[in-house]
Amino acid sequence: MLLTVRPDSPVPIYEQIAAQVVFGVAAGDPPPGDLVPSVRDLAQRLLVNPNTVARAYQDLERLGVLETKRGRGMEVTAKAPALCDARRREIIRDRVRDAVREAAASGLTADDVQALVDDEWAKLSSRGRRRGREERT
Amino acid sequence: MLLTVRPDSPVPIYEQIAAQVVFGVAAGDPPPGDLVPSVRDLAQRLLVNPNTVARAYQDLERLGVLETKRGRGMEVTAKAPALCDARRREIIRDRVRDAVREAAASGLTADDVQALVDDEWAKLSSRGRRRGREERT
DNA sequence: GTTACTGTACTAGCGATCTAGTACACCATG
DNA sequence: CATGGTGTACTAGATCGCTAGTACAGTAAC
Repeated sequence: MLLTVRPDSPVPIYEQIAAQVVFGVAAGDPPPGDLVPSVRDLAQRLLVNPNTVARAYQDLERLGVLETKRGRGMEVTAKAPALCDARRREIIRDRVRDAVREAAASGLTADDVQALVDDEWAKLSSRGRRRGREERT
Repeated sequence: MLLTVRPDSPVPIYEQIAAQVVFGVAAGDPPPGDLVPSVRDLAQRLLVNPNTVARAYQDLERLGVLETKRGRGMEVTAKAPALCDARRREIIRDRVRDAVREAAASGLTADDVQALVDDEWAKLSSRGRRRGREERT
């Protein structure tokens, strides 16, 4: 489980951590039943405060992705993969909704939006082929 | 030119103002050559500080949408409608890009995204018919 | 029981951002 | 020129969110 954070990013560190854990769990990297890295361990690796990691984990616990095993650590729940997958879909749906709303308010048609999506999709995949899945924020 | 702001919204007041002016200008409401409401006038109507309105106007001036006519007010430029339209398209494109990125990272196909867009579009237009163009943030 | 690990609660400080207050510079109008 | 309108610069206050420090509570292993 490889994690990285950008302290200078506008998106808070704890969100970056949580998002990456969700991403990983959805992909099955820390499988259900496994423990995620301890807050102190991960904090040391990422050079952040343990509480920052703890906050990310708490959010994930609230989502039902992690479960506290006091004295042992935090465990990936059985339903976590499904939850993480659903969570990602929800995020995507929100983004799509934002775009559609804005487009509709500007008088664009459904076809216009479709064209935009196709366009961005093409750009993304061509770029992806060149340099891999790189994300900038 | 009807403007409203939500002081309790997470999006800053000056951005709300600027966005609404852009929206209006794109629709031709304050046509090129016309003056937008003075900062004090608008501030009084919206119950905010004149400087807050001024900041919105400054952003718009930076975009080339408004032009300062000292002693008279701020005027909508000739190229403003085109700019505002382009600006809105840019915003839409950004939203679409966000959605596409997220979707691609989750392993969705182009068809999946298309289905999502159609779905949200249908929801939006049906709701639009029921209660008009209502936006929540 | 002791030790070493786990997560957690509370507090504090730092930093950024938005908003407001005040005073100033400029122009049109009479 | 005087007045009342315009935008603007500067400063200050207030708020909010993130991060870190510290101390505490619980569990596992020896």
